[in-house]
Amino acid sequence: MPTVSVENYLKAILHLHEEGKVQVSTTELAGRVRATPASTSAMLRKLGDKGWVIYRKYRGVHLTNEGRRIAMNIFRRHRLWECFLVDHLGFEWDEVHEIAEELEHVGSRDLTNRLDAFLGFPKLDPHGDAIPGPNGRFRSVAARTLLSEAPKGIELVVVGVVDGRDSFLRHLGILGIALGTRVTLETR
Amino acid sequence: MPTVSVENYLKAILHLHEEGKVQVSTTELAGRVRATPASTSAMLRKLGDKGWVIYRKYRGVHLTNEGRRIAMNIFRRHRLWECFLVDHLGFEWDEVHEIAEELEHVGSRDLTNRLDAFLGFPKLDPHGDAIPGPNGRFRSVAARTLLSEAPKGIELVVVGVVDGRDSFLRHLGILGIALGTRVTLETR
DNA sequence: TTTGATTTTTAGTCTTAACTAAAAATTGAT
DNA sequence: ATCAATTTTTAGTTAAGACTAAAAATCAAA
Repeated sequence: MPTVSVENYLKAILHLHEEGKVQVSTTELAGRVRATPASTSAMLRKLGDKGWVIYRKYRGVHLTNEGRRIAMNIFRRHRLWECFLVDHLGFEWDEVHEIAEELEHVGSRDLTNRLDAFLGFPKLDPHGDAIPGPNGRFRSVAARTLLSEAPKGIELVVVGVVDGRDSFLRHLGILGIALGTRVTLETR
Repeated sequence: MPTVSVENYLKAILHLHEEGKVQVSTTELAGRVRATPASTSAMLRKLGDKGWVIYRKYRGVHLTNEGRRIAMNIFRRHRLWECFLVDHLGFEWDEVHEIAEELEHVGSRDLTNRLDAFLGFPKLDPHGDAIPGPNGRFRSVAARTLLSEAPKGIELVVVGVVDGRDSFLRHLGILGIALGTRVTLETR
């Protein structure tokens, strides 16, 4: 069972992956976990030994499947608790992050799954971020949604455009986006 | 802000006080926190330095007002979470202790008070133990209740008996219990 | 009241996870 | 391709909190 500190490193690496970084540098990760690069370097060796990241000196890290599974579960717990805090305890969406940072480390499977059910299996947290399911993967979003209202972090398939002007379609073309293209929303 | 470990020691000392021990011995406390007497001895010096216990070598410890306040707040959080787990997540009363042991260390005042409100300001947890209020003291129980149904940990005033037989009244007399006597239920 | 058993404390070690300072590797600009 | 700047790792400390083994204090029984 990972310690709180280890969970925070894995979570931060996943966050950076979600932001598009395939490899995560020691210094950038250090910034995220508010530790020095030296401390981070030491931690990365341990995470590698545990099989949670692939780490090669001076080359950065990325999560293994197992590491990703653990980190996705922390995302899950964090986001479920944020739903609870806002929907049932009356917090504002911008007040809940720090409290959820603590609650997310309570690891009981049973607790998480029951909380999920209590909340009605929400797909999105109060910030609009996707909530992973119990399998540690993002749930699919079946319904058609505007990109402006779509959740972050889920792979989406482009099925149409609202703005049909040539200039916009050309713009999409340059970005490599056409009908059927798979995209993932990173930031709004 | 006390660490999780410190909170667990303070909580255990309060538990022993509630069981009638005015002074708590190192070895008994060690048993409760599942540590060795040696580790406990070291911790007690630290708790004394912080002003949370009065500790004299070889003489045992007891909580200061400040230490009691902290420990009562842990009781409060633990018991409120147990209510939540049973009443809203559908756990059985005998499944919730370990999970509450983790949740109780999330210290946000705001979280605790909002949870309390969400639950409808319960007086008792699922085990029948009294839930301290936000001031860190047990709430009074105004209504008249049978001792067999009364909460543990609250000071009660004897206002009558159901069984009026002489033998039973004599038995109460030996225990030093008469009308008006203040008693606290420790175990059932 | 002395002695033997029990309790408690001290001394010394270990692990985790942080830190600083210094060394080493990588990168980028000429 | 070299050298300076940047990044990263290593080396050595620190603090919290656990442990064992041994010493010291207290307690209890004859």
